[in-house]
Amino acid sequence: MARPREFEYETALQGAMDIFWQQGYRATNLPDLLQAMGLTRGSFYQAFGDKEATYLQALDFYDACVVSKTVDMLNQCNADDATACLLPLFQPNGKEARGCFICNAMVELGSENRRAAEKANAMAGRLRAAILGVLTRCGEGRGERSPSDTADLMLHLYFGKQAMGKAGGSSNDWEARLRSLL
Amino acid sequence: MARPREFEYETALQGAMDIFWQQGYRATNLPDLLQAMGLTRGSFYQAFGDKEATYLQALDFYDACVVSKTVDMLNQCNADDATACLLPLFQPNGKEARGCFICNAMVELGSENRRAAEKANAMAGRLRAAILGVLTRCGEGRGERSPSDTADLMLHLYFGKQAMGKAGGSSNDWEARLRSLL
DNA sequence: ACAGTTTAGAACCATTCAGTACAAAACAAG
DNA sequence: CTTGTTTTGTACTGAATGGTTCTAAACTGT
Repeated sequence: MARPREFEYETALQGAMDIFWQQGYRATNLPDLLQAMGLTRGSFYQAFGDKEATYLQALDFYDACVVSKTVDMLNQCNADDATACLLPLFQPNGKEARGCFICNAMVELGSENRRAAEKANAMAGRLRAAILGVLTRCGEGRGERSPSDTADLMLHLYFGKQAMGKAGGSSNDWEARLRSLL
Repeated sequence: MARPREFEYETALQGAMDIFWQQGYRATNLPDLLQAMGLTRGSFYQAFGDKEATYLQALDFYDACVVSKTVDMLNQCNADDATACLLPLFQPNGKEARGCFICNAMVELGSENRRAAEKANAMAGRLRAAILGVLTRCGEGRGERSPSDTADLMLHLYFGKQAMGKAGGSSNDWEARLRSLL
């Protein structure tokens, strides 16, 4: 019994995720954010609260979409070659400039916004668990190093690549390197 | 034949480095910056130009102080145990919240400020070269992996740890992990 | 048709932003 | 002491910031 909203919540949220992902939290001002979301101020503040709340929701949306997709990919991966399963995490995709939203959030807000840090850590934990799953399914426990340690190495390499990639300073040929440590 | 300045340039620059390192570029406003540098606006704009120029100079100062110190440490390290030489790079120092200025600059400005990205990449290159020096001096070329690839792995692990550490989500016991891949 | 809600969009708000202008102060050279 | 030059700190500026308010429109249930 009221006027229906003219925008789709998820579409707007995806726009928020895109712009925050690409520009970061502080570098995204309200006009940027509103344009990316396709909203005007009235609708935005009523539906999303404020900029910070929207950023936190964008992190959740990243979790639900991007992280979940990556986790699925890892879970469905062929269980005979860990290198081949994990290599996609290190493959250039042409979007290095925006990096990884988790990594961006950790670096920009990790030390000052506890909730953002918690969300980022939770997503990193999901990635780590999926990597660990690949390693155990591929029988990577045989060497001297525990699969858990190997998963930590992989996760840190991944975030290192995402961070360095934003400045264009990360190398590209990861297959040999990954294979050498699996 | 003029009034001498009352502040020391290097001291002020170190203050700028500290605050930019801790808070990042955008999150540091001019009052923050001026207080950290111990200057008022007049002196600041005359001596340092503007905020961006000061940030770039702060990166250079980080290179000249922090990076150089780390590189020296690696260069002077005992040439018989690569793990022991590189472990300090991964040791907690109680200042995880500020992370690594190089990593912070890469993630915050790498994709939008070419000069900041170049400086960050140059510093990362210096770290990589020093790591590579440790590896070759310690005879790490024997395995199947080239020292160059191992240096890249180490560098990416380092930046990954710095990024994750800002959100408090990086694990701590690196000795076994490093030893397992050297 | 009407009443009751919620939307959308623009006008508006105080605050903060980076940067400038300027006048007083502090020195050195003569 | 005077002159010339630079530093310093305050006052100021216009633009941009995130956020609020208000009006009119759009819709639903009765």
